Amino acid sequence: MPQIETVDKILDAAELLFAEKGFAETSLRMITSKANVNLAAVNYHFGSKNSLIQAVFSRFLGPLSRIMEQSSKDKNWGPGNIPSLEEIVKLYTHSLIQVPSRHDDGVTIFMRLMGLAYNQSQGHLRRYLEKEYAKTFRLFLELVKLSTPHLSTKERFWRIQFTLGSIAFTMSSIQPLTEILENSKEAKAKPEEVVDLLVPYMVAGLQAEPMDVN
Amino acid sequence: MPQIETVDKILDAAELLFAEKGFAETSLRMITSKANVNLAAVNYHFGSKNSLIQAVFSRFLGPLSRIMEQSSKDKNWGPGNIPSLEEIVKLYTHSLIQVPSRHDDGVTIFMRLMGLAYNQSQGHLRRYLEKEYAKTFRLFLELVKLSTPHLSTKERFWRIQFTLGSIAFTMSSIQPLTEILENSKEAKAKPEEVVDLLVPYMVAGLQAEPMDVN
DNA sequence: GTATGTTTAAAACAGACGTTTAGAATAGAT
DNA sequence: ATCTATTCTAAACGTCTGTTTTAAACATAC
Repeated sequence: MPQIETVDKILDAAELLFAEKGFAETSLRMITSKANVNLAAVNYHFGSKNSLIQAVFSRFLGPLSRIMEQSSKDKNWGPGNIPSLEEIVKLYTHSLIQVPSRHDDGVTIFMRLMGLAYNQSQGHLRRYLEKEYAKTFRLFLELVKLSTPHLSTKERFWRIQFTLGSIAFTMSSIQPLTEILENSKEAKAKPEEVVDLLVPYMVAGLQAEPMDVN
Repeated sequence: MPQIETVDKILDAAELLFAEKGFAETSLRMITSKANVNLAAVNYHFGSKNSLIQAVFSRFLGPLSRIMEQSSKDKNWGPGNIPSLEEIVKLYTHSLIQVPSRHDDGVTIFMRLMGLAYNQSQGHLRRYLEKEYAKTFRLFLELVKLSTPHLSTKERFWRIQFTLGSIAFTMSSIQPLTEILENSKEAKAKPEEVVDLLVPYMVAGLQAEPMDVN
């Protein structure tokens, strides 16, 4: 058995446990026992728990950012060929689905992880993600900018955050939230269905007219 | 010095630290040393760390739910007096601001805590909040239903989830996001400002026309 | 077959955690 | 002033944490 299997077994187990419990709440012993490898293997292969966390993200984000950049290059969008918001959103959601995953519900797990990455105070992770994938994120910002010229920079930036929040939050809490509400039977939906429901919501929110508040 | 001061000192310190670091990442020793009380005081007054977490929420949610229910009662909304979505949203945001807080930035801290409550896997906390404040949440659902009759139950259900996601996610990551934004000062915004930016986004998303997707 | 470098294994490490205990200090009531 | 109940303190508890160490097992090359 080559060593690569151990590495991937650890990553698989860590991915699931992190998504389920969070980073601080998941111990290396949980991971290694779920992965059926020795405890010391994590520190041997990854160096530290923090590095393992980063590796979990890289395994998904690497392919994802490549797919996103490639497929947006294919579209040849630009100032002379302005895409609609809907086209942009669909490009990215389709990219997400294209990333090969080792789990049945890979996209959901990954979205949950991204949500956690934002608000579990893992400073090292945030620094790492920003350094590695700033380029991909900027590209998305540029595209949205093209198709929402009526928004100020500030307004546009925060609406994108709101949108990311909708996605991350929804994907990460489909199960607990369906339990809370009474009409859960009528409202039940598969993840793909939820994504479809998300599109009009996101598009409308992103291109709404700014409002005077008081 | 009466004992009640110790209880509040603990709650004050815990509130700040939980909001800053998360629940699992904040130890009782951090809390008691910040509050200048003995370590054992937490277990003496609250029983356990989990109970302390719940107490932090109750101190804010108790008054908030009373204010919300009262002020929506004052409006006399109902089938014969249907509010607009904007009115509903503003009622709730204004209720938030009315809650007295012991910190300068009480609302921000509380929103951050609510965001954490959703996506840190604190099962006990979710169960507690659901049990205590389900009534207030149901009231909000009913109001939204009144003002969005064109949506199917499913569509409305999920859009409310998206909206909650926007809020929870955004509020719980304002600080990390502003850190990322250090270089782009154009997009920087104070928490109150972010809330104002949220309103049109939420309203537009909630009342968007359903879309045929493919 | 022996040597070399890599991977696994079991055990131990020091430190931090939440919680408990026993006793001292304090308060209010009689 | 004494009793009683409440609150505080210091120390210790056992458990779990991430990490390191030691040696054994393994593969590959000469």
